[in-house]
Parts: sequence; C-alpha cells; structure tokens
Amino acid sequence: MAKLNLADIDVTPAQRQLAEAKCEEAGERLTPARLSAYAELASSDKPLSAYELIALLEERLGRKLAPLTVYRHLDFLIKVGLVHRLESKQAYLACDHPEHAHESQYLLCSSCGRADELESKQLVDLLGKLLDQQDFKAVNSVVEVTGICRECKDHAAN
Amino acid sequence: MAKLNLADIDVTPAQRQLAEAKCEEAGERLTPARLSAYAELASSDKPLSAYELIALLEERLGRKLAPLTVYRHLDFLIKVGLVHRLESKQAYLACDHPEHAHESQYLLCSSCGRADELESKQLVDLLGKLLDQQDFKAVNSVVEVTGICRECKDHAAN
DNA sequence: TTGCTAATGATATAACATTACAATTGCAGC
DNA sequence: GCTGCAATTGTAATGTTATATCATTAGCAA
Repeated sequence: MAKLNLADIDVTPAQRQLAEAKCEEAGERLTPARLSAYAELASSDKPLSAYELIALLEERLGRKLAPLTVYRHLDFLIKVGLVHRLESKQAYLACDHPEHAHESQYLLCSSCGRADELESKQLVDLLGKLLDQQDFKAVNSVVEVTGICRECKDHAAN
Repeated sequence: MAKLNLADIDVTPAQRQLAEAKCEEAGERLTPARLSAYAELASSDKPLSAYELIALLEERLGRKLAPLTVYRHLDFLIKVGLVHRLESKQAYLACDHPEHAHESQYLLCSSCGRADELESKQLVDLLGKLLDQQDFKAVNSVVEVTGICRECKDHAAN
C-alpha cells in the first residue's frame, strides 16, 4: 500500500498549522491518518456521522477502513481539542474555536444541517455559577439547541 | 396471551394520575403497554437505556418484546411529556417535573449514575435571550452536564 | 355491523460503537 | 545500524442503539 505522507494531505495551511499546534500542545503525534480525518471534517460544511466520515475517507484513500480506525482518530482529535462531538446528533465536526473546545454551545439547524457555535461567556459563567451552587463538579457540559437558523427562516418566509 | 389491564399495572397512584392527566391533556390514549413502560422508568432510580427497559419489561411480562414496540412507547411518552431522553447518554427517564418537560437541564453523575434536574429559570431565560439575539428558532434544547454530584464527592473525600 | 384510525406485533435491517488481538511504525538508547 | 519499547494501525468479530416494512388487532363511531 502506498505510504501516506503528512505533506500529501489536502488541507489548508491554516488547518495544518492548527492541527500541528494542538497536537504539540497536548504532547501527541500528528500522523497522516489523523490529519486526514481532521481534514475531511474541517472541509465539510456540516457535521459528519462517523460512518459518513469513513465513507469519505475510503473514497479519498481508495481502500476500506475499519470503523475502529476512524473512531480512534476521532477520539484522538477530540482529546487534543480539534474536533467536537455533537451528542444529540451522534455526529462530529471540526472545532471553529479550538481554544475553548470544552465549553462549547451549539446551534443546530434541522433545515440546512449547519452547526454554529454560540460562544456566550455569559452562559458559560451562569452555568458555572449554578454548578457551584449545587456543589456539582462538572466534567463535561453539553449545550445543544436544535431549531431553525435565521437564513433558513428568512428563506422559508419568501 | 393474557390481556393486560390498566388496573393491573404496578405503579403508584400519583404516577398513574399524572400519566392519565398528561395523556388527556395531549388528547392521547393511555394504554396498558404505555403505562407499563412509564411505570418501569418511574420506579427506576437511574435513567435506563432502551434495551435495559426492554429487558425489565420482558421480565415483568414474561414474554419477548420487539425493540420497536418499546421505542414506540418511549416516543409516545416523550411526546406527551412524561419521559425525557438524555441525549448525551442515549437513555430515558421519567420526568421529575413534567410541567416543563421541554426546558429541562440535567446534572448527570458519572459515579452514582443519578440524573437530577437543574431547573434554573435564569438559565432558561438567558438561553432564550441569546437565541432571540441570533434569530434562531429553537425547537429542542439540550443542556446536560456530566460530572460528580455532591454526595459522591463527599463520599470520596472520606 | 361496517369501516375507519390508532395501536401493536413480527421480522428484518440499518446505524452507531467497542472488544480483543495481531502487526507495524517511530524513536530512544546502545 | 541494531534492539527493544511504546504508540499507532490493521483485522475481524461483536455489541448496542434505532428504524423500516408490512401484517394484525383493538377501540370507537356512523
């Protein structure tokens, strides 16, 4: 099988740099397979299910991939903060704002399928305060609102 | 097969009343099978996966149940507001506060498995305000925080 | 009773995710 | 360069969650 090189992977310079930075920060190795998976997610305009990602990578690589392979890459990318999992959709996307991957809130449009980060410090702070009051030690917060985004709403109104 | 009657189902009077009220309110029929599923969830101290629920119901009924049957009952119970689905756990629980089932926030303890509602009007209001600002029409909001609850934390400290 | 609709049953399969174990790769130290 | 270790990847099987399709039954009103 043809050896895959990091340099061969089709990814924007910015994404490549970000991936390298996040891996270094985490003390982990950025391998071609990992970068490929990230590249595919980063170039998608919608979150992808694990099996959609498998299909895309298979197409690009021209060979079969075991689900486990891709799940491992996803776990890795989530760990280093490059990718986020949407719990309410069982889907994965590249983080738009990887600098605070663990406090993200998402708006998911059920019409166009897009996922946007809400990024409200106010909301993060309030939630933090409430958790403190309850004496609850948070490990992972999921805030995902499904609905209709402005663009789809405007479009439907015409 | 023995006909199952509503009256035979092992459920507290309060739960039975609530189930009847919510179904009437929604203009839907409360059937024995639906009440059984609700009773099982309501008597569990933890959220149940769909297949755990199937197993419990099979044990109680003494016969096999198709997954689809139980999924239909779950969908129904969610629709009328008696049951909530935890998106981040793929699990189901009876609503503690069925009067506002669609604006619930959950604290999920990964140590003891318990799920508690947070019930913060402040948080609901802030989230609503943010969604308005974004001109995003919310249909379903998921707020689920996983971590360690006070009891488990205190217990671990000893 | 007839006919309609909601609910249930039976079977199969799709979609999502993990376990167990073997092989290979990258790299530090000799 | 070789050796040995740990991380990574590959392969196969299986477990878990959820839905599709079509047939049948129950409740109820005309």
